[in-house]
Amino acid sequence: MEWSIRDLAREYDVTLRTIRHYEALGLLTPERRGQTRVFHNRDRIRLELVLRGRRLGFPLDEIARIVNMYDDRPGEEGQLRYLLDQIGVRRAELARMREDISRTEADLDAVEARCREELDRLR
Amino acid sequence: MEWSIRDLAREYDVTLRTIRHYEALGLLTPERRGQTRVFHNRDRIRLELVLRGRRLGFPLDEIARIVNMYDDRPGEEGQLRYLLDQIGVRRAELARMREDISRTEADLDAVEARCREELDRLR
DNA sequence: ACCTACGCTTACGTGCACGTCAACGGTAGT
DNA sequence: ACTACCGTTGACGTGCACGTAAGCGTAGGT
Repeated sequence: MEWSIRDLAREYDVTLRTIRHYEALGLLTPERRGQTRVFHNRDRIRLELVLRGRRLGFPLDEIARIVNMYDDRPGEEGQLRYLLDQIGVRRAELARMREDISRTEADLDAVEARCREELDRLR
Repeated sequence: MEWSIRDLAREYDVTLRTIRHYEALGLLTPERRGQTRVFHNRDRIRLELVLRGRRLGFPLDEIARIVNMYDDRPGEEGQLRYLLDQIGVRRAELARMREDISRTEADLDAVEARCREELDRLR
């Protein structure tokens, strides 16, 4: 259950540079066998999270914080409260995106309708 | 029914620079009274579309194409077909985002649950 | 022995979306 | 006349997310 940097790059359709960049930002923490990076399942899961965050337009440093939520065992009450707060913030952002998506889809519906109309008229 | 650049900036919480930038990219086409920009309802609608696209993480040049779909009277059949095709592409992207959002929400649920558990244990 | 494919680091370059001056002009109030 | 606030056009700067070499080492196939 080990993967080279190239394996991951191929599977998730990203460049080697991107993966190295993510490691530099602490998003991935591959094992080092000599100089060579060796990736485990943990890294694949993390990479998937990162790519999802990226598709949703989150900056990488925010993604880093989110991703680290999964790992961190905060322990302290203040941190836990902060974490719950952050979760709320993310939820709000996601909810807003959902609305934006719905509105945009509605707009696309309208454009498509006019488009088909016009296309019919051409016959 | 006219607005200054500052009016728009205030209402939509963007900078003047941003609005000028959007004009430079053809996203907004304010009237020019002398040198001064005068915005009409059309520009407000466009700005809302742009900001929505921005929140969804679309690059501005893509947004430009989408926004111009609403205005263009393509007429020609080839263009109409292309337009319908593009609409399909956007829809696919939006659908994917929806899935990403759902998955992310589910993840947040899990983190939140663990978080509350931990918080309870502290008492 | 040599090529091919893989891996590494260091470091400068790039595209996008603006930010941030600088330098200027018009208008309205005191 | 002076100040304050609105507007304008360059044009260089910035932060992010990588792209793109340069230069190097290693391991396997012919």
